[in-house]
Amino acid sequence: MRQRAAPAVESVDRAIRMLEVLGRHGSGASLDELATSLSLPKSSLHRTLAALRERGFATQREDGRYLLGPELLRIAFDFYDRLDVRVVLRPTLERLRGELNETIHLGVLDGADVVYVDKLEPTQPIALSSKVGGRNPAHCTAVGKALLAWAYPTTERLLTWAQEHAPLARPTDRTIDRPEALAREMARIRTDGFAKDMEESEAGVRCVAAPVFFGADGPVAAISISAPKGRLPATRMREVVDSLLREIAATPSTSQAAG
Amino acid sequence: MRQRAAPAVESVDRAIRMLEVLGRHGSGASLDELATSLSLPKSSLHRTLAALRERGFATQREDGRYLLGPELLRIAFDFYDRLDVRVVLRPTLERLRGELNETIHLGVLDGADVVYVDKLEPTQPIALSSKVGGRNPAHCTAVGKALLAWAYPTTERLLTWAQEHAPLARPTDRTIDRPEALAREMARIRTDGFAKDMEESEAGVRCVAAPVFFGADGPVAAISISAPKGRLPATRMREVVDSLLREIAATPSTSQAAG
DNA sequence: CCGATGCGTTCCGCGTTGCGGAACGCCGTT
DNA sequence: AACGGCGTTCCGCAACGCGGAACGCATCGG
Repeated sequence: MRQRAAPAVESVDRAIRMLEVLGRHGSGASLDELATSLSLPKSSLHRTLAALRERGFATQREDGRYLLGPELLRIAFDFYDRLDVRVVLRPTLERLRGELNETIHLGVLDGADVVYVDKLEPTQPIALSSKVGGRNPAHCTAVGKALLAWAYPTTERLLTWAQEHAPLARPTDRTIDRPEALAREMARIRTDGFAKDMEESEAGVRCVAAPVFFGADGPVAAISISAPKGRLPATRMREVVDSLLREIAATPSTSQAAG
Repeated sequence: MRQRAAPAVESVDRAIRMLEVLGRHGSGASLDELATSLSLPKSSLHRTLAALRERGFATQREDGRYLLGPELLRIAFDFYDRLDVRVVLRPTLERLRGELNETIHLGVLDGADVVYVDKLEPTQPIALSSKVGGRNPAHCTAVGKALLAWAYPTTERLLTWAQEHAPLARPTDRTIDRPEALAREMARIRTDGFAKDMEESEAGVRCVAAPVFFGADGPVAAISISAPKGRLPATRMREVVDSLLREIAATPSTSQAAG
């Protein structure tokens, strides 16, 4: 972490740094531990911790150790539930369409399916039948695979998912429907950071997709770019993936969660 | 919410109130909305929001609206993962044993089972075979039922759980193993706020249990009190439940999550 | 075309409020 | 009885946060 300019409000900045340290201690941190790890005098810590305690952002065990408070968790879980990905990611989708002029989808996972929650069409004519609110089997679309890869981040968990939703549909002869092959594909996707769909869902259509995180472990949504095969040869595909990953990284608040 | 004394650190207190409001707006809040709902001048809000943004506790969409930031979510989810319920609840368990002098268990849910993560024995001699690390089917123990009732808070979801783990074991002839009866029992438990085990797991043994929350939707653990039937007649059972609920309520950070 | 409106943002002087060194009180230990 | 380690309290200094007012930039409507 690089040197930081003077914070806008020093006391708030300190409070946040305290919360970060408290979050790393599942069984509480002592005042002294906080003092050394933050290089702050105990009296200052004590005062700020009192403010955090008043609002339930910190609690204190009877032996004195401080813990992160339930109110912070409540706010975070609550917000995560009502987070409107569509509203938050709209600008990113629009930038992508401006850059690439292709069809952009935003999807979330629902059981064995992807549900499309937003869609932007390119200016050039294109026939893609998908609709906002529409569904597709997750394992044969780029959006779905991008979501599955991180929602079920181990081979074992993915195989369980596949088993629960067997048999997997096979809309084209390029669809990856064998669980073991799918698991290998997922591992590759996690390594690369994005998913491809090489006519696995619809003949003649290729897509690339990448997940969007929001501080939590699992992805909240994935963004894809779809185009007829002819407009997405290997070279352009690489450029499109670069744009996609760059735009997601540039979107505030989509940082990948720590392992 | 009653009138609050002067906060220990005003700027920190304000920052937290801002986070609380931001958490309620899944698609962002404008500066003006924050200003009116917090009765603060825009310039003050702006300054504090800048501090929050610097640490990722808030973000701003390109149209100006402010959102809760990913860093707050990250810290909360992270802490939730590593929260050591055993350490946090030890003092509560000890107070309960001091008050009641009976066997106290702390358990968490793992699939169809409860796993005991802590246990305190009374001074009076008693033969209870349970061990820390040991397991029991969830549906026939008080700890398990207290956890199930809130982990699967609707009849529908409970029936799904029951179906996945069918057939349910029936260690005594008082065990509730019919899914529909179990679902009714869960509804009753949610209404009462605690669970009973009337020799449903072991003949001659009664228990009462209540869940412990920590800001999240689901319970993180449940605490139970077990005793031979003869020491837990209806009248004492009521007193014991009162002690249990009172001690849990008195434990910092175990507030029930908002629906 | 230009004034009105509604945003977020910046400025700046006042004085309140947060700051931290030092001292305190309460344990267990030696 | 003296010690060390802990959270807590005190208090004087001045830094820092405060908020009213002004700004810049859109969009809208006459």
